[in-house]
Amino acid sequence: MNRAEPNAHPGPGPERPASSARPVRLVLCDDHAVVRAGLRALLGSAEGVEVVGEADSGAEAVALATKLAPDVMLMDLQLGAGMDGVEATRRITADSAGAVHVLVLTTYDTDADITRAIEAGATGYLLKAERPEELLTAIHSAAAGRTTLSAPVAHRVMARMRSPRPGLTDRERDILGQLARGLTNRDIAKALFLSEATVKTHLGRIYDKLGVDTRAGAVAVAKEQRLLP
Amino acid sequence: MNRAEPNAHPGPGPERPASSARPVRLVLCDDHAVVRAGLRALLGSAEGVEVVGEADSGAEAVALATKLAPDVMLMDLQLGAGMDGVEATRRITADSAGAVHVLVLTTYDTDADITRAIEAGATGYLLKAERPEELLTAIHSAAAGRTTLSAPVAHRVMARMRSPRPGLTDRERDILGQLARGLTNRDIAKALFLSEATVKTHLGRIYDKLGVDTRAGAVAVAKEQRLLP
DNA sequence: GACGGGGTCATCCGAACGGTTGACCCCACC
DNA sequence: GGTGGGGTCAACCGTTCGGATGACCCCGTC
Repeated sequence: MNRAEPNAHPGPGPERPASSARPVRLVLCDDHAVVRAGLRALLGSAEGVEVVGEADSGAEAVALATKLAPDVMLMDLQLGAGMDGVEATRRITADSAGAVHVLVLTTYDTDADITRAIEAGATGYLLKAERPEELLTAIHSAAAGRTTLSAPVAHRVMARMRSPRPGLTDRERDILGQLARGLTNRDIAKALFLSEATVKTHLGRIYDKLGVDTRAGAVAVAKEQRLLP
Repeated sequence: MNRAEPNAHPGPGPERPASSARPVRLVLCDDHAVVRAGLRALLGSAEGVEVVGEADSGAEAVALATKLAPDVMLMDLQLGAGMDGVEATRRITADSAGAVHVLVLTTYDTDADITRAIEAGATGYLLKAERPEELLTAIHSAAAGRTTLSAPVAHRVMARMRSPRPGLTDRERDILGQLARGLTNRDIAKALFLSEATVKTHLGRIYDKLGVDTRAGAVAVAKEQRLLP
C-alpha cells in the first residue's frame, strides 16, 4: 500500500535515499503565487530537491501529477474556488496508484481537515508554522513513502484514536450546509426534498455531535472546524 | 502625512529610490515559519531589499519595528493567538509616527479586513495570490510611502466608496459575538447586562445590515466576512 | 435471519425567536 | 438649541425552534 511500485517513471529509490542520489522531483500546489515563489526560492537552493512544476489549482495539480509524475506533490488544502486540496489528493493518489506521494502543507490543523486529507491518501501532513528544516526532511520522507506529521497534527490524530468522535454523516453535512445559509427548517426541508420532521431529527443529532444546542452555535462550530466547503 | 520625515534613522530616500540606492530594510511578520523562510529566500536574492528581521507574532512585530526601525514591515493580518496584524499595524504606525511603513500581505480580501487595515494605517495591501514581481514593486513603493493595492483589493475599496455599506456599530459587534457563541437572546442579554428587548432590537438591525433574517445566517455571514476576531 | 446504522417521518408542547411600533436618553455636531 | 445617530427598553403576536418519543425502511454485516 504505502510501498511505491516502480512505474514507467523511475520510482523512488530504496528505503534510504542518500543525499547524493537523484533529487526528489517536486511539484508545488498552492493558490498563492507569492507563497509558491517563496517555496521555490527556499527549496530551489536546497540539496536533493528539484521543483519541476507549480500548480495554482486542484485541477492543475491533478494534471501535473500525471504529466510530470513527480515524486512528491506539496499540497495546500485551501485552493480557492473549484477542487480543493483534499479532492486533488484523492485523485492524484488514485490516478498514480500511490506512485505520486502527496505531502500536505497547510495552515489548518483542524480534525476535519486532517481526517479528510489522510482518508484521501496524503502521505504526510505538515503545518506552515513548521520549521523549514522539517519541511525538507518531510519531503524526502514522503518521496520514500514514509509519513511525517507536524507535532500538533500528530497530537490530534492520537487524541482522535483515543476518543473517536462521532463525525457527521453525509446527510447531516447536507443539513448543516443549508443551515449555514440561514434557512429555516421548512426551507431546508424544501431544499433537500424532506419533511420538516426529518430536518429536525437530523438537527438534533448534529447538535449532539457538535456539542451545541442552537443553530447559531452549530454554524459557528461548523465554520470554526471547517466542516463545510 | 504620507511623506516620511527623516529620523535618527536614515529615512527613505527621495521620491524615486534608484535601484542602486541603499536597499530597503524589511522585516517579515508572519506566524508561519515556512512562509517566512520562503519570503526570505525569495526576497534575499532580490536587488534593493534587505531582510533585517522576522517576527512570528504581533508583539514581536511591534518590538522589532522600534528596535530595528525598518523601512517596511511586511505584515500578515492573521497571526495566530494574541495581537492580530491590524492591531500590530496600528501600534507600529503610531509608535513610529508613520516612519515605519506597513505593507499588508495576506490571504484575505474581505471588506472588513481591508477597511480595518487601512484605518490602522497600512501603507499598502497585497494578496498572497499576487504576482511575486508585484511584491517587489510594492515593497519599494511602501518604502517611499506610496500606496499599492492588489487589484481585487482596489476593486473592493472602489465599490465601497461608491455604495458605502452601513457597517456594524461596536455594540452590534458585541451582540454578534455572543450570537456566534450560540447563545439565546436571554443569555446574550445576561452576558452584556442588557434587557432581552435591547438584544432583539440590535439583532434586527444586524440582520438588516448583513442582509439576512435568521441568526444562523448572521453567524455564517459574520464568519465568512471575518467580522469577528 | 438477526442486527445495527443511517435515513425518513409523525406528533406533541413549551420555549425561543423575528418583526413591529413606539418610546426615552445621551451626546456630538451644526 | 435643534437634529440625528447610537443605545436602551417595552409590549404584542405569529412563527419557528428544540426536545422527546416512537415508528418504518433500507442495506450491509455478522
